[in-house]
Amino acid sequence: MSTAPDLLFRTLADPTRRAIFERLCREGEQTVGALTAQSGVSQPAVSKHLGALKQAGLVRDRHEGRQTHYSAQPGALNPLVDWTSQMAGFWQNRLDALDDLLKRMDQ
Amino acid sequence: MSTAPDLLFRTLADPTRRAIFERLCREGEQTVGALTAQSGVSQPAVSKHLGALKQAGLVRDRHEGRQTHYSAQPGALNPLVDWTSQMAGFWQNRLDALDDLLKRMDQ
DNA sequence: TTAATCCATAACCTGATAGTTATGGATTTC
DNA sequence: GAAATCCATAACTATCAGGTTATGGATTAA
Repeated sequence: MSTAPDLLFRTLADPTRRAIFERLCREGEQTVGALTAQSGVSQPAVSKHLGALKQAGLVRDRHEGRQTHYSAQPGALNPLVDWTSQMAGFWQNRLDALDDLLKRMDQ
Repeated sequence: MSTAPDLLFRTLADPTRRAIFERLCREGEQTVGALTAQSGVSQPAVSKHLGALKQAGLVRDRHEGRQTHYSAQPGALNPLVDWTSQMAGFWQNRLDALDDLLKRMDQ
């Protein structure tokens, strides 16, 4: 089940891809052309990144005539949030255990 | 300053490296040998991963005789938490804006 | 002192991937 | 219908990163 964060981390690791996702989060739905215009890479590169983002469930696409609109998919980041809080939780648990141990030694 | 999540995402994108970090979070401080024993890769590979994790601020090392103990560094995940909540925040803002717009149209 | 253990670094190999150009299908515009 | 626009896919290239083996320095054990 820990396979969910894996795809998310891999997908968001690339800077230009993450920049595209960030822009969709900030400004909402965008066409491929609009995203390409300020991405610094070619249109096919953007299309590939969008494909990767879509496969990771981070974006949705909507076809309208000859253009495709992409939008960030809310909730797709949830496994990431879960993972981080889980890691923080483990750390907290060990702190608590240490605390207990010290208390027992103190008596 | 948005360079902080970049290193974190890149560092955590690799599965075996993330597994090492997870184990340090779950079980606390470990020697390189212990980490190697269940990593499925060679000791030099583990050392390199630990170096990457250290450079990202995700782990600390402590030398004791001829062995090195590594431990997860709490708080190193904070930029990740910030980034995700920021993305979620953007999305929420746009929802609010849409809500406002609909309310204004309704009148 | 010698031998063995632990770890880090170097050197090298290989596969994955992000980038490119070329192309074509679908749609709109003239 | 013809031309132009938008986007996706194919094919190729080059870079990078994760893996390996080899090695050596530092420390502990015999």
